[in-house]
Formats: sequence, C-alpha cells, structure tokens
Amino acid sequence: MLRLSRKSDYALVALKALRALEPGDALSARELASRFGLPVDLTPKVLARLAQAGLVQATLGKSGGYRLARDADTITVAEVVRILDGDPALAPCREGILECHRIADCDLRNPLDNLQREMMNVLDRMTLANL
Amino acid sequence: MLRLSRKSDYALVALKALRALEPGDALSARELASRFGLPVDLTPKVLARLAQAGLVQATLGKSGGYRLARDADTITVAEVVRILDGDPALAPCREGILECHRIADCDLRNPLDNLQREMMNVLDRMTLANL
DNA sequence: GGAAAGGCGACCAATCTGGTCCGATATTAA
DNA sequence: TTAATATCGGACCAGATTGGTCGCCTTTCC
Repeated sequence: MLRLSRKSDYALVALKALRALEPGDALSARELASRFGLPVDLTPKVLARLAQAGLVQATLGKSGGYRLARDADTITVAEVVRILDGDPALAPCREGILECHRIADCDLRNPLDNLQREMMNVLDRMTLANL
Repeated sequence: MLRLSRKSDYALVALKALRALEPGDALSARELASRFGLPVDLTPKVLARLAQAGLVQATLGKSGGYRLARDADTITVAEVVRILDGDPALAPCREGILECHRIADCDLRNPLDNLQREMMNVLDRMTLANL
C-alpha cells in the first residue's frame, strides 16, 4: 500500500510540466516522454485518461499536443490517483472480489473506512499548484 | 495505492481478536484462522512476523498460542503495515529498483515525500485501541 | 511418546501492472 | 489531396508482486 503506481507518477510529472507552459502552448506526448524519460507508448495512454477526465485538453493535428484544461490549483493528487488507479479501497473486502467471511462481527471495517477517508483528505488537499 | 495487503488486513483482524482476550489467555493461529475465515497456513506466518517484531507474544507447546505483548494503545496501524508490507515509498523512484532519469529537474520528489509523511502520520495516530 | 502448538524455508499459483504493438481516426501543413 | 503528426482504443505479452500451500523441525503439555 501507499505506493503511487507508475502511471500516476507519470501523470504527475506530465501535469507538472504542462503547468509550466506558456498560455496557448501545448506539449505532445512524444515530447513529454523524451523530455522526462517516460515510456513512449505509455505516455499517450496516461494523457488520454487525463483528457477523458477533463484535466487536460488535447488538440489533434500536426502541431497538436496537451495543455491543462483547468487551473492548477483545482487539480488534486487525489483526483489524479483516482483517474489512473481507480477508486482505492483500504480494506481488501471492499473491492468486491473478496467476499468477507466475517461480516457478522466485523467491527474493523468502519474504522478502516474512516481511516481511508482521512488519507484521501490528505491527498485532496494537495493540489498541482502547491505540489 | 492505498489498499491494505491481505496480510496486513489479517494481522489487524487477529490483533483485534487478541485484544479482546482475558489477561493470561492465548489464541492459537488455528483458532484465529477458523474463527475469522483466514487462510489456515498463512495465519501462523503473519502472527510469526508480528511476534518477531515484538507486537505479540508466542508461547510454544500444546496449549500455546498468541497474546498481545504490548498495550493496545501503543500498537499503531502504521507499525503493523510497516512490519508486513515493508516501509512504503510513495514515489516509485524511491524504492531503489527504478533509477530516476530526471533527477536533475525533479522537483516532484520532495513534495511527494512530504505527502507520504503526512499520510503515515494519519496511520500513526490510529492505534489498535481506538480502531 | 504422542498430540498440539509455533518457527522456518522453499515453492507454486494467481493476480496485477507496466509496457508494447497495431490499427483507426482526426487534424493540420504543404 | 496527400503526407505527416497527433490522439484514441483494444489486444496482448512479460515481469514483479503477492497470496497461499507444503513439509519439516522444535517446543511443550499430558
């Protein structure tokens, strides 16, 4: 637990680069990848997810690329993580795959859910702007 | 990220059960496993790790078992996670395996390290007693 | 001595995830 | 209109991680 997936990591690197752009400029996935040593084929995928989610705006065409679609201080780490890694569940039994054999006397779930909320709050408070 | 490993989950379940014990009593791994539906062969391993770390006291022999070795309010979730999942690193490049190609202009690491510390603080404040 | 407990190491299996390949589509420049 | 460059999306492979099992040993109590 508590390790950023590489995709999320790449996303943060890319977003941070896009943030440093002059208004009106854009960066292609290829450019981002080569500049930061990211996997060439994976970078467009990551950016695409961010574009779907509306964090980033993609412009097609010969001199296209990506730019931020929102202000940097409205983009939180929590959101990025949620987009790329899905909504995390602290307890394994909250993922649907594993059914819990001890539901009856399971007084561990609620505290864990609270704990998770608290941790997501930490991630929510951290925006791209103050990263 | 942000999902408890099953081992950590099992550990918390077991610890919580041990906490409810009368002083002097002990629970065997087998008993814990059957009572909470944990994998029979995995449970002793988890408990052994906790015993090595000094969270739990194991007594050998026919009527042996496990009991808490410390007060419940001195056992934190952070400690349990650290024992079973190792010391987590939020950024992939902080794990030693992956060398970072962008160290020079990587101003992402320090903020992530801070973020990680903050999250560990949350886990540090949560003890077995108030879980 | 036998039964029941923990301790330890090796090993298998399933899952997850990073990463690649390929093709389709859209847009712009020449 | 054509070529180049971009996003988009699905299928797929491979390596790492992790969950889980098996077997053997030591210790303790009856």
